[in-house]
Amino acid sequence: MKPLIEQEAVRATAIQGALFSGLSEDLTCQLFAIATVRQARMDTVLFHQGDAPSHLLQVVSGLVRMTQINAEGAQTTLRLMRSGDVLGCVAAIQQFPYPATATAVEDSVVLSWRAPQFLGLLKQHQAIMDNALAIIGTRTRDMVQRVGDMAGRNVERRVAAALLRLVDQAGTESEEGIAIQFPVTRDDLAEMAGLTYFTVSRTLSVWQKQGLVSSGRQRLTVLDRTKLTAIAGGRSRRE
Amino acid sequence: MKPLIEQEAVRATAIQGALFSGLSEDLTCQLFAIATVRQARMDTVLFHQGDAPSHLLQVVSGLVRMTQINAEGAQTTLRLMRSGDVLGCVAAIQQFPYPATATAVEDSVVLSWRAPQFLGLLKQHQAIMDNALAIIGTRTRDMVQRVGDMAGRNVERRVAAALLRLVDQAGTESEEGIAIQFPVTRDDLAEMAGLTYFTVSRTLSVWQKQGLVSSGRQRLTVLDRTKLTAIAGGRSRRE
DNA sequence: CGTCACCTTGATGGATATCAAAAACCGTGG
DNA sequence: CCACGGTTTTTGATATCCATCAAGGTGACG
Repeated sequence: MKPLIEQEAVRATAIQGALFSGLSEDLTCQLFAIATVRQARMDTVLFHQGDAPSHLLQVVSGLVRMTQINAEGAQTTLRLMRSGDVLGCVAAIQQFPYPATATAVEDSVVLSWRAPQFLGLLKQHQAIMDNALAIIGTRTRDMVQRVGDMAGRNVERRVAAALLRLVDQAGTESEEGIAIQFPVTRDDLAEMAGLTYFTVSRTLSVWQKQGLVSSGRQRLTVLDRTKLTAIAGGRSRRE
Repeated sequence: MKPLIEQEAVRATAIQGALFSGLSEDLTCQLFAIATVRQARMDTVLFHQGDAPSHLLQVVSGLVRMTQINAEGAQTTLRLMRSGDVLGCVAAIQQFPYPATATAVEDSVVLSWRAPQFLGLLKQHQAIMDNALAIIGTRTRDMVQRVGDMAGRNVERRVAAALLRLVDQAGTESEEGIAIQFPVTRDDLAEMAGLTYFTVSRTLSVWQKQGLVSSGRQRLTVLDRTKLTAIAGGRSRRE
């Protein structure tokens, strides 16, 4: 386990998240004051799909995966969340069960607010409300986009789109290309694209030969983002 | 074309929508005052995917379909919206291009707010903000749910789920069953389920023989909602 | 160096898209 | 009232694509 995180360091990172965006010094303090810091080792579940939304979380460091299991029992990875991202936002505000399960993909630190306390502050301060609205709005756009994309039947496109999403949500630029900072198995990608890992593996093999990606065991680097974007359908996923 | 709608009648219907929920008499008036009433004949496009979000709309009467075209050129019907539903909410508030196209499926009446004016009022009144947040939150939950469902590969489930959504969004209960109030082609359902209309047709044929639905040309009635729900995966789609 | 997890590749089958054509349905106009 | 044309729906034949099954390879780590 990592050493205990400094309160100050957490704060410095946390207030860069969208939830704190544009808040007054005073309000920032208030919001931070009612949060607790929680550490989650790799593979820890932060909350389960279907649970009552007792908390709202913000990732401070590390990486958290949101997965959903549907009626068929198929698991989908909805998205990955990293520093600054807010989890359980809709659920906490609307008091609906969490629609997905949040799991730490690597050792992570999160800020945690109890739903009632958070809601109290939310109702009192327009500025926080603004931020919440922005966060949820962005989430909605994301999901609408995905519903449209999922309708596509072309496999290459789906994989490319999933890979680009992955890169946006957890990638790090370097000279060679964009590397993904945590262990990605073929299975993970398959879940994101709604395919089997056999198909993903085959697709990646082809791309590797073409020099679009470089992949090894639990490791993945995008070498040619432009071409991948073209395969995914031309539009860039970046906002 | 229908005769001109009475202002009063529009108002009476409109204020039952989620956007007006719980507003004071005074605020209701203010909000209504800056809206304009617009009539849209069947097949009129209210706004196009990709357009700048100049307006926020609320359906007063009739029915509006939201469709999205993805990179592959495949069209998806995201949802149908009827009296009280708000369109273009996220787009207008966040000033992002409309993610989908809104088309009147039947002659409809909508309230229309210019985005800047609406935003002005939104920023001033917590109550409207609350409503907007609730509307967007609900929309998000819906979409998250759908992303999960789309991952399923079982066709019967997809069709059943699409049909139930349709029924929830545009169905009318009667003695026999739940009828869908406007012309539904197989193609429409196919778009909602992400399948071809051939497949949908075959599926419906089977169900018709089993007495689950009754369908004809552009007409569809659900006779046994329970069984359909079971096929869709057990969970009811109602909130 | 052996075990385990992950990855690759091949072979196969099944499900659904696609293509094709005919049937049912509806409104229209003779 | 009936014949006609267009649209929607059904049904069948075929092809394609991907999931599934199977087997072997590869790398990491004790």
